[in-house]
Amino acid sequence: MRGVVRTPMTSVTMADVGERAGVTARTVSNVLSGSAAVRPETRERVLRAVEELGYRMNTSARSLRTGRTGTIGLAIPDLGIDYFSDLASRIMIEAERHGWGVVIEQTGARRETELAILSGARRQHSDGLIFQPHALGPGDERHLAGNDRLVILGDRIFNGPVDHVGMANTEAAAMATRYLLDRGHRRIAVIGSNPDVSTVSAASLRLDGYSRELVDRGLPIRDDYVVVAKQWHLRDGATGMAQLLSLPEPPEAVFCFNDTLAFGALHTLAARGLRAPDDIAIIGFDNVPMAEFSVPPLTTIDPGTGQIAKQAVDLLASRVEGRAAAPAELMTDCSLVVRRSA
Amino acid sequence: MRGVVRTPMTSVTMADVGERAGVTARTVSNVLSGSAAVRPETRERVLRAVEELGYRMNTSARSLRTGRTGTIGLAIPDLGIDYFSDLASRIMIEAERHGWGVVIEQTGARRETELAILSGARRQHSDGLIFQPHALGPGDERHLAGNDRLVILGDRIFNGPVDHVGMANTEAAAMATRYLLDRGHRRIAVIGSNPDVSTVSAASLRLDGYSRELVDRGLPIRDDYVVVAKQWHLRDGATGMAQLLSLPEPPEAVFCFNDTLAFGALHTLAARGLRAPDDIAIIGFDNVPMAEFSVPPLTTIDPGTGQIAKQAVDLLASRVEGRAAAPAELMTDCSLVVRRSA
DNA sequence: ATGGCGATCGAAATCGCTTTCGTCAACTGA
DNA sequence: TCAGTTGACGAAAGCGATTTCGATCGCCAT
Repeated sequence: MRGVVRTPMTSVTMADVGERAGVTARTVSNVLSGSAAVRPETRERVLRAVEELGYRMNTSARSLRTGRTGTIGLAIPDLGIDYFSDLASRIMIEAERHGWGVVIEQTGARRETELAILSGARRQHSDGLIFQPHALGPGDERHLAGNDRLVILGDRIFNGPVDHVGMANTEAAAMATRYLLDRGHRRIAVIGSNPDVSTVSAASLRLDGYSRELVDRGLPIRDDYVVVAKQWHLRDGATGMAQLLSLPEPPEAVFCFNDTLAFGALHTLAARGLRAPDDIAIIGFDNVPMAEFSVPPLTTIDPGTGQIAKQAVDLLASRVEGRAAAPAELMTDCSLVVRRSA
Repeated sequence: MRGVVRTPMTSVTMADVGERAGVTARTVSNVLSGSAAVRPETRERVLRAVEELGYRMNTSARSLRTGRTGTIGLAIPDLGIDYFSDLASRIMIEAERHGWGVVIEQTGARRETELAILSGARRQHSDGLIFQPHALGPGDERHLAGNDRLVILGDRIFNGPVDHVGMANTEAAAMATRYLLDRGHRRIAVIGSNPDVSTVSAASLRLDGYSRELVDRGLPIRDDYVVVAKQWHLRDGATGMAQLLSLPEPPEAVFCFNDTLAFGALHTLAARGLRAPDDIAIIGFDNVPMAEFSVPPLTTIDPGTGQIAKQAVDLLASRVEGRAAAPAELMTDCSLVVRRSA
């Protein structure tokens, strides 16, 4: 009963399987998809033929016929940022529950690439797209043309009718700032500002929340406390922190716009022999898995990443299946996770 | 069972475009793929029609016809492990140079899932597969049947004729251990052993390198210094370190089988008020981006991740394009990266 | 016996694109 | 001027699966 290992040079088709089983491709299809009744005995013969011939269905043909590909696209800036790899991982797990595979595209946060994604020029062998833009902004609505079955993540850059799941950036940033203020800090800096992106981007919104809270307390917003970091990578956090430390009057606390920046900041602090929160308090944003294990463990904002992943995929699913009404605008709940760094 | 409403595929076809431009699909195809000469004037008309109709090519049809899908699969245990997200990111960049998209599958290091990957049961709309197995091992060769165009990463689990790019696990582990020994440490522990996996897995090979070096110096291999960690996640590193610290005679140095485990270990150390390398030295394996920025920065083994990504994709490309000879067996160079943790 | 009705399964028509084969006209060389 | 090339493009045959018609076979009630 040991099957001879044979690599089919020329692909074997459903008709081939059918021929060997003494039926037509129609029946093979029914057996494989379970879409219609087949006599148990026939089913058995077909499955045996499949086994013996090492048959594998040609998904291109199936997709052409059915109009469904079984995969969705996920376009994110950079897998190298903890938040995005975490998000991608969760989205892939959710997608699997819908029987979808996920093809990931890294945009590198480049406007060119993001436009290419929307234009479908890169790859559109998919049933839908989950897209976290970064360099696009209001005014780019026209590039949405032809993109139904699209869910936008993160920045609510478009006013157009698109499904969107986002987070309460401003509120959450205010929450983080308030926490710092409540702990008695007055000289509070931020790392992660980016003047290049739109006013509705996470960078701008989080800066808004920070500013609002400071103004509410009658505190000044010092230019030298708002450090620009366009990439939100580890190194940017490290250099940003170094920049703050070189100030004549360094801050008492730093709000990093994502955890990755915070880890970079923590690194620089430690390298200078300083400690968080004793010398300078650090708070992050994202609550990535590493946040629980950093040295010191990072106090941060949890944006509900799991919720985002689930909502995004479910939303896309209902859109694909046509049982979606008006474009949805979902917002996850953010919460503060207090650990040791602040 | 009629009355089932199918989603209207209001797709524009090449023929539609052709009609509007006054040519046939043949010419539209030529314009779009640039595979044959087309009069500039005609080309212009076609492109205009494409624009006006918002035409997007149906990639399923193209794939069915050409036999190429333009995507490759990447099966890895877990995107949540820094090494794999780093590797995936690099592979995606390499793949793009070949015009490939990448669909990622997380196996969760589960044998069931890994077998499903090889059987093609999950998804096989791809021109090839890059696969890092974890739970498979020698004896599973038969599951390779029908998988040409496959590149195995990491553990050399198969003896069968498959392309493989790996690293010098044993040598590198010996290198790490030797470094610790040369620094004067004698009581050296490891975190990351896994008795469940095959003897050619990274876990076993790295343990071999460690053991060999100890034996060479006439040192004993203590069972209580070999801590099992089947997942290689942050938490496993943390609990592993806690386990070592609770020993009557804790080690002076710990070799973690990957960086993620090392970060977990560093966390536990810090939480107990201990420091690396002063109290206990820590060395990792992988040299992930975070290693440079951890507290303290991690001394680790660089397995040449970029090289692995490039070699894997190039190898797959040559296999797909048929210009591949015998199965290749590639090995990247590992190197020690000395930072502060050891 | 006859007609009706499921349960099965065959024949053949797509799905949208690429590509071979051929046609027609314009262009070349002698 | 004419056969031979070459360039540009139409007609039509697939690629391999799904799926709409039917056709066939039992089996049961009329």
